[in-house]
Amino acid sequence: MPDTALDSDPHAEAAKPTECQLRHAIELLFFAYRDFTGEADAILAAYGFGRAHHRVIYFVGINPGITVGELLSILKITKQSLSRVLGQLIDENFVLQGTDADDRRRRRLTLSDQGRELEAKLTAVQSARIAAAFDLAGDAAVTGFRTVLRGIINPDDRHRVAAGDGEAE
Amino acid sequence: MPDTALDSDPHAEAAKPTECQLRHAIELLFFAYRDFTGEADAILAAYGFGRAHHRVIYFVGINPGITVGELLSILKITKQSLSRVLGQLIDENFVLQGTDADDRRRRRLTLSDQGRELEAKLTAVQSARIAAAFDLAGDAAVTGFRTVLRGIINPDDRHRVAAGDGEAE
DNA sequence: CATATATGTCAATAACGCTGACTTAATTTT
DNA sequence: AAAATTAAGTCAGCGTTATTGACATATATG
Repeated sequence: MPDTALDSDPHAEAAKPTECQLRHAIELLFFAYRDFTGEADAILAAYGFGRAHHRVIYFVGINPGITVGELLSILKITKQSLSRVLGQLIDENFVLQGTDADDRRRRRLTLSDQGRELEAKLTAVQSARIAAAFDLAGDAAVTGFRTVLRGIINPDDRHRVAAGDGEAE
Repeated sequence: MPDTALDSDPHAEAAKPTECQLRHAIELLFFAYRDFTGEADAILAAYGFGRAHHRVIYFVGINPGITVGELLSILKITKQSLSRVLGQLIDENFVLQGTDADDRRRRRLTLSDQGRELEAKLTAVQSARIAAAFDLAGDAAVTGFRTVLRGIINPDDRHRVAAGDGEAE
């Protein structure tokens, strides 16, 4: 039973993509990521923040109590790079620092009310864009979108995003 | 006939995504884009170039004879930002400058042999990553991936990437 | 000739990442 | 208890990518 372009079996092996199709995917990623981050960048600019602040706010938001070290391993940047950004967010009261009860070397990071508010605003614009694209594309397309993006991520980091349909965690 | 999660009709309307599913998509985009650009960034660093040089090389490569103004409208950066990067690429003989025959104000940009070689190397690593993800995901998923990413792009810029299956142009 | 367009340039500024060297505090190992 | 390791923070300097604003040059168009 040979595969065809109309075969919708999600476990089918893909036909070998042409160079043109691969270039198309490269361009889709470039333009989609640029526009995906564009609106949030504009909101951040009003606060004097940039994309790096957003990433910290986002990952502290979904991982309340995360330590500095864990944040570094998610973001894959240096301690010194994070320091500037995180320091500003703490100084301006978007992120709160606590101390771990068991290991007092560890700082536990959480969002302040102000931080949660900004996080919600940023996630709202990005979610709205994605929700619109999902609605236009349909459920089957959404599943494919997730499967391919997950396959692009380094295997070592795939555990950072839920498998399957995004319901887990 | 109500939609279900198993409905594979590509024209079906999507069920309203949950906040959790939308956050999952945000994270997929973040990690996938980071890893998608990571290998190319490492190659570029060996040449003393950065991601901005890559974008110029890529879009001059697929649009031989593109003008400076057209490049600016694709990249959506300022003339001054492009100038430094493009100037370096011209100085180091990766990009060639010609003059338009009809309008001698316009510079027609093309890749030199050296530029084509670097472009091929960069596109090769990115294509390999995408091809592997495509192969793992199957044809149906690939179609969904393209549809959703296209929907994320600002409507005004969707014309810059081919519709459908990536065969067009 | 006047104006608009395409490109290029100078100067200053900022966000974000890097390396290297070091400190402090707390925990773990020996 | 001393030594080593770990978590976090800091200081200094550097490079890339992007910004704004002002201005220059060549060419085309009305």
